[in-house]
Amino acid sequence: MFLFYYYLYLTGRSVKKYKTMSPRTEAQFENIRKEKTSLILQTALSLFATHGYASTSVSMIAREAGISKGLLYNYFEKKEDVLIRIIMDGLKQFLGLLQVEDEQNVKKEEIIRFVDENVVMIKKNMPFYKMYFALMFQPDVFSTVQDVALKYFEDVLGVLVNYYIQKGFEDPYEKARFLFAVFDGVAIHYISDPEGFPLDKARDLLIELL
Amino acid sequence: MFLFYYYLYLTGRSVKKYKTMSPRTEAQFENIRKEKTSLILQTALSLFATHGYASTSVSMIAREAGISKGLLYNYFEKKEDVLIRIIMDGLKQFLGLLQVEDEQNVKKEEIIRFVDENVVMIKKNMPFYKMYFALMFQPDVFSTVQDVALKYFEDVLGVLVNYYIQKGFEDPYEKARFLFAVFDGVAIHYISDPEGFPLDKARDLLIELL
Amino acid sequence: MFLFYYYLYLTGRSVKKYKTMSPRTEAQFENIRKEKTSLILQTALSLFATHGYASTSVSMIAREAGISKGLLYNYFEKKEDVLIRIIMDGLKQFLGLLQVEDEQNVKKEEIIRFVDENVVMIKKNMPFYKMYFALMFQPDVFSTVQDVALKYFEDVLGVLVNYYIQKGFEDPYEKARFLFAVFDGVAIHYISDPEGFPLDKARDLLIELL
Amino acid sequence: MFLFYYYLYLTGRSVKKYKTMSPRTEAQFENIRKEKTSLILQTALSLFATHGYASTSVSMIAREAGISKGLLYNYFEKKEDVLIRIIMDGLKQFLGLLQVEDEQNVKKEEIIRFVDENVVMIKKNMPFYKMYFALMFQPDVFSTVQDVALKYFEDVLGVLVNYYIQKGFEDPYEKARFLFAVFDGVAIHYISDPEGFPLDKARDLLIELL
DNA sequence: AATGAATGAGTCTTCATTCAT
DNA sequence: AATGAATGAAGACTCATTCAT
Repeated sequence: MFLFYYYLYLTGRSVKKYKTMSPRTEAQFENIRKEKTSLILQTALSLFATHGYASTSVSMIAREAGISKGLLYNYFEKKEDVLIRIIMDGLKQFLGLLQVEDEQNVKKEEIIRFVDENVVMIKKNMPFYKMYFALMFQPDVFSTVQDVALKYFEDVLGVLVNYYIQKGFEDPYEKARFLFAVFDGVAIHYISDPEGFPLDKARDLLIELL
Repeated sequence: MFLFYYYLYLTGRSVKKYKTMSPRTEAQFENIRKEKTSLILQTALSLFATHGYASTSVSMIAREAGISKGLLYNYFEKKEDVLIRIIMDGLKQFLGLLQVEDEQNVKKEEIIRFVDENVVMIKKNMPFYKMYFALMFQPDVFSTVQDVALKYFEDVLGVLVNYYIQKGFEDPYEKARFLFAVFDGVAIHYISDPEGFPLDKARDLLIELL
Repeated sequence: MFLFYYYLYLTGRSVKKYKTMSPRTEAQFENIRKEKTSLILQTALSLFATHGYASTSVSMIAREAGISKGLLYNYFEKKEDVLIRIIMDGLKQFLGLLQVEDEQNVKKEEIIRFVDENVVMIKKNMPFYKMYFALMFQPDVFSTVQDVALKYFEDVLGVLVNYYIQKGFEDPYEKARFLFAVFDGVAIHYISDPEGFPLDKARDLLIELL
Repeated sequence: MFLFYYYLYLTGRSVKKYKTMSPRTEAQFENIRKEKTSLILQTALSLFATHGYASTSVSMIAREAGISKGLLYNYFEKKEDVLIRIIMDGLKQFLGLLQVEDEQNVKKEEIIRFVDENVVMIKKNMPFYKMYFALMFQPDVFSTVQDVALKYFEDVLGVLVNYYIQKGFEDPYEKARFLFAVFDGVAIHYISDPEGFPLDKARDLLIELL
């Protein structure tokens, strides 16, 4: 008998005491769920970004994440939910960047800061941005999250319009929409060619438009 | 002749029109092929634009075009070929717009004309543009046509760089890339919201950047 | 060259003339569809009857019918539609049996004839009956066709009630419902044990109740 | 003791109630097992009855019973075992109803009492009856318990046959089988429409057949 | 005794593509 | 040139069962 325990000792195993084992605590479960959820979301985002949402299969996500297909469905009800979650989380991040002290008196520095923070964000979250734009052109898939996207859009636009109004520019709305377009244009070109596109110079030229 | 119809009657078949028509000439066949090809391409483009390439089935295209699936495969070897053909045709159109008299001396008016012609083109070909951008973010699908796309990109950029060089601007390359980005930004925002986006005003603001 | 045609002649093959081949006629297609539909329905019914609807997979049906899974979906949109179609068709047959000359004056002979025709029908359509009863106890699945089933039920009951009223019986409604129950009881016991259950004697005893 | 709680605090675990309770006695464990088993069986029965066996998932049972899936597998080896157990228990109850003093001399009152007790039982155990009948038409599932079912069937039939023999009826076996069929017919119709079916009147009419 | 994360085989369904006519 | 039946591989999703704690 001694030899048996010695063997266990050598192999690093312990005798399983099924009888006295207690279930994982609430916190432990919580932990597992958080980590797995995040793993799935990250994997999915990177795949959606490169192959597109429709062309990314659940199997691919599971394989890439090193889990079973079944487990993914333990965390998300449908494939679409993974997408929605990604977009929601992503947009929230961007919404967080937009902070002006006084809506009625938007300062140039605030806009510049917003632009700069966006630049940082884009650099950091390229896959998300990529996917986001790809989706913007497929109304079918996007309908579920359009509300959030629209809110983001309107918030940003509102600030820009206010800014131009206070500056006393004519056509403040049109200028604001143009600026927004420029902003996205820069983002898209940067994403399409991160090596070649002169993001910092483009940032300066964009600031000049203010 | 009577016997022939009687035979058809017995076998339950009906006389197909083309059987009774005099045999088509080579030119007529050619004509049919051209028309059908174009019909398929147009139908496919409009579907790809609204539902995305992956989410558009061959059946949908055939149904919408009013032809059989089999016939579609008579004209295109694979679904992907339809896409490639659409993109090729589309890019060629855009390439045609870029005509400068002297590459070494690009005139402002030429750029403006190019911009304006592009604006017209975008207004006319929204579905193509929509699809084109959606695809740009999915390297997978896009790889097949990347060469053509790259050529178009480089041609446009070349002209812009030349223009800025001749104008004596500093950082002509960076300015050119920025302008190109602005251009696409405007296009994208217009496509996303054709009713609300002030395209004409944006065109003016863009011209001001030259 | 001659040898080639000779070879074809020996093997019974003919030279395929793809160019001049015309598509199948409308009637031919119609025919194929009718036969395949019926094949699928029969196969499915027999499987549903023995394993139950939920436990019968589409793969099983396809395999048993000797067709591909895909083809089944060419004929029916969903698995459930196969079931619905079977039940609809089945109930219609039974509804057809119930023909009384004058609703206000139902004759005993008419009821007897109805019973007898039902007996014949049950003998012939055992699988359908089996499945029908199995389903009657699973409201979930059945909800879609409940309307038709209810109509059948009410029609039969109506005739029986009328019969007992004209006979001057007391409690005609209760007697009618009882008779209907007896009828189904007999059917069920026969189905459960076709060899052992004395259907003909049971039929006589049932008639005595009229 | 303090150290113990401190350890829990550090590891993020909470004190499970049963850990602080004095160890349960063997009898207490026994009790828990009995209660949980019964809870599972009742929950499962009600679900099987409404959705069918195949369409009821183990997760549903666990959720509805307020326990974990794992625990259910602590009590039953397989899903099928839950079903078997339910049917066995149910049939045993019915078997218990059939008590005749002298097999060779079955009295009418005994049959009537059996009928009445069955009526009470059906009213009380509708879900079981529902499921039982649904299953009767799916030999696949049922095969495991067919022996018990058959025994019940033969016992009841035996008594009825004996009764008719002693009464001196001709065709006692056929009459017995008919009566059994009537009995089930009434049960089924009552189950299908508990509100509308006149069970008590049907009982009277059934008794008249004796 | 109890939990719920994890698995994998299986389910229904879709769809690009081929085939016979 | 034209049809649509037929296929098979793949996709989204489910679920009985096992496992670690």
